[in-house]
Amino acid sequence: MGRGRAPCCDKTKVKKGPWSPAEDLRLMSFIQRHGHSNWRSLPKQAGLLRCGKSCRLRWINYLRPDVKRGNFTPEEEETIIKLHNSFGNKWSRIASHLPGRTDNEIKNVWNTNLKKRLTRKTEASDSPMEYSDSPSSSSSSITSNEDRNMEMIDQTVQESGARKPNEKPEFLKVISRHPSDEPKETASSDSSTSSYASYFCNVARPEDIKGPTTLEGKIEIPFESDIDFWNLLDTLDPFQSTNTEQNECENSKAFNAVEKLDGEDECREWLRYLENELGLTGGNGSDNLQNTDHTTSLHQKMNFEPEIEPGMDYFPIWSSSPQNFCI
DNA sequence: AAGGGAGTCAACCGCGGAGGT
DNA sequence: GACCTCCGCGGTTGACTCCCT
Repeated sequence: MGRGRAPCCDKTKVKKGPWSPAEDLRLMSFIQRHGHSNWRSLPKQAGLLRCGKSCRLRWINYLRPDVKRGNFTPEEEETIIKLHNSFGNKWSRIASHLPGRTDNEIKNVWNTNLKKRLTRKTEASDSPMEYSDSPSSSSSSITSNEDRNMEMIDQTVQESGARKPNEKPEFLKVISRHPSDEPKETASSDSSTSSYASYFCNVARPEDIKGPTTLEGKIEIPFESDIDFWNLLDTLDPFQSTNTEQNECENSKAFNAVEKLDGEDECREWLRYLENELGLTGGNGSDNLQNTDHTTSLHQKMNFEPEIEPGMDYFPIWSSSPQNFCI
């Protein structure tokens, strides 16, 4: 392979950085309808100005329906410690033992939390553990490490109970949390997208919900509205398989033209709808938008100073009602 | 109130492996 | 076997928030 690696995509024509809500919706909608047999061609087919790898990453780490959000439980942390002791930095392998958890998430938890915790433990101990970052050389060492693992786990449980979680806006805690999870310890810088994405993927999807869902009794999300939303998504198919490149180009032009005219107002409408769906407004969205912490945070978290860059984002466009939703 | 350091995490980058031609 | 494409993985980065001074 002496020619060097060809770039996976034209770096000058793809958008980088955080995903916008519209991009997420577009990706979710496309994958729901067409699957993801070819990541490389997916962005083009879906009308996304993203690298295929970026789409894949976003899907796997965030948008996938079965991805589990929220704090790692002590049991999960225990598992990670054990598996890391066995496999080393084989995050995907570790992730395969933790349903719903992604390798990226596990890697982050390890690097930012567990690793330091174990280091502290090691330093504080009179008889330092022989723990190392490298994988054990034989399977027998897994067994021999069991006791030490359990010791670490005890420490882990104790510390996790003692830690005071950083407060996250209440609504973000609710909608970003898997129902069985503990509250998220910290708010992510990009938790805007994580929140609503999890809302769609973990809460709102009809196949995931057997009836009205109550999360800690705080928000009751009507099943029907979610079905409506997903049915609505189902009706959206601006990317028919017969689409030609030219058609896609025309679609993009049309989207851009519309969003230039209406981007900000329509974004507000869309956000209001989202908040109504989440039960965060009492019918008059605008009042609550300014008076509650969580909705203020929602605006902040969603980067709600719409930055409409020509040819970049395709914000969802609401007309007078959600039924006129289009991307 | 302002500033800086620490912590967190989503996203990017580059590499290697698998599979096809 | 050489070359190519695509996917997946692991390391790293950068943006953001929180907390302390």
